[in-house]
Amino acid sequence: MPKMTKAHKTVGTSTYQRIKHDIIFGVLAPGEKLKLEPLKDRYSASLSTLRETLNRLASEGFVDAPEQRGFFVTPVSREDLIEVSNLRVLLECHALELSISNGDTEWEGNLVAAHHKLHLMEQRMLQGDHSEVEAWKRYDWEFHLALIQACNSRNLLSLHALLYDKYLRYQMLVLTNRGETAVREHRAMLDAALARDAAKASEILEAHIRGGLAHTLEAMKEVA
Amino acid sequence: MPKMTKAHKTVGTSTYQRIKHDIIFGVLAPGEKLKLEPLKDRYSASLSTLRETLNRLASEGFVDAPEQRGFFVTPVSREDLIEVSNLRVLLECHALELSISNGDTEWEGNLVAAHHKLHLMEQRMLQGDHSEVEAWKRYDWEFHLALIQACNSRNLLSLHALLYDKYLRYQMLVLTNRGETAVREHRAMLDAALARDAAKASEILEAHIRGGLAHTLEAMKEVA
DNA sequence: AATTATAAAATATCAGAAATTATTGAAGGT
DNA sequence: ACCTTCAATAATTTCTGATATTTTATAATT
Repeated sequence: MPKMTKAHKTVGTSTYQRIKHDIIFGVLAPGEKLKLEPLKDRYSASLSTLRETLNRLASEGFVDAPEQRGFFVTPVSREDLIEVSNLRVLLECHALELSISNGDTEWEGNLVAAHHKLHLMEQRMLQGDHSEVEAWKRYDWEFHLALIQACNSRNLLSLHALLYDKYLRYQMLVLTNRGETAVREHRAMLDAALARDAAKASEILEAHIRGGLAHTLEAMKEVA
Repeated sequence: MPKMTKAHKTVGTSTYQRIKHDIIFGVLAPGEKLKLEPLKDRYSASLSTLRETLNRLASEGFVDAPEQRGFFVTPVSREDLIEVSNLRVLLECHALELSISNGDTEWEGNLVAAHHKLHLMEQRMLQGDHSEVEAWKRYDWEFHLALIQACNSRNLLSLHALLYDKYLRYQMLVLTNRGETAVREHRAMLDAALARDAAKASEILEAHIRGGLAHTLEAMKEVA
């Protein structure tokens, strides 16, 4: 029974995804003014559709929409990155602990699979193949999601998704990674999760996120 | 130096606020279909403006927007209420602890003032004057906000605001309150905060939220 | 340099209409 | 009764174009 995938997306959700993607991956730079006319051509969508999209992104915090002055890509700052990281630690560690105590066999299976796919991609990255950063990050996301999938709270999962994306934008901004350290942490989290050691898994996760934060902050000195 | 208040709100933000208010206070019932034509008259806004508004509310979770099938007020459920409450505990307790350790004199002043105003309103409620539920809830919000105001994280404050509103919708749904218990808890939180006893304040806050949850869940048996 | 006046650009809002999709209800078959 | 099919209707999605208002850019004046 394969999962039904909606064949026909609407123009609205498709432009939403594209613009969000372009913000996260830096195609649209932090602080950049999003003038409506140019965007119309770029994303081949009408003014109304664009405004709907930008309003959605504004409410998620990817776009700034000061009253009567149009739309801007939300700027970045060290303080914001720190806040986002702290919140990600708070939510993701909490979700992880819940997930580890709730997870069933199905969950373990998905987790192992997600880690395997991530690990394959990590090997390629370590060997210097930087051609698929986006795919790599997608596998990273899927692994982190698989870890907390069994937390049993849709609300928690959706807040976490938001924070993951905001955190990701900063990583993409500095385009640097922690190589083998992160790989080891992923492996250690997998092991701790399968061993149902919530405290240990949570501890590693916190170090994992804070390590990425420190790394990104360091690299940001040269950028912003 | 009075705080500058934007004199002319745009039609967009005004309808946004009105619809959000109507969802939280049950004027628009959970699950209700939000047909665009009727809404146009009701809120005197154009179709485009309405769609922008509903998209914003959808991304915050107050509105459901299934692809190609229009808009609905997000339904309520016991599970959702439990999730929202748990998240509110997680975020608000965390913010409270940060706030207590960061708060300065200014913060203490605002806190005392907020509690005083809330308490006046609580007296009226206890005496059976139920004519100003909305004002009462605004003071409740302002007190809880004042408690965590010094947490030093805009991101945390904005996530908390979202959860407070979702929690509030459930309270308004069952229209019941815990009377003197809640009053005592507010007072105890104020005292613990001023005494800089973060652990105690956090403990009371958790009991405060979980108490409200239990109360609302009980009342929901009869409603939903 | 700072301020003010003027022009240009951009936004916010609306109405109307075409295209697409969902819903309804009737008709017919099992 | 129950389910399917099909057409009619309703609603949503999307686009265009027009207008009023506001912001931003430019020029002129003190």
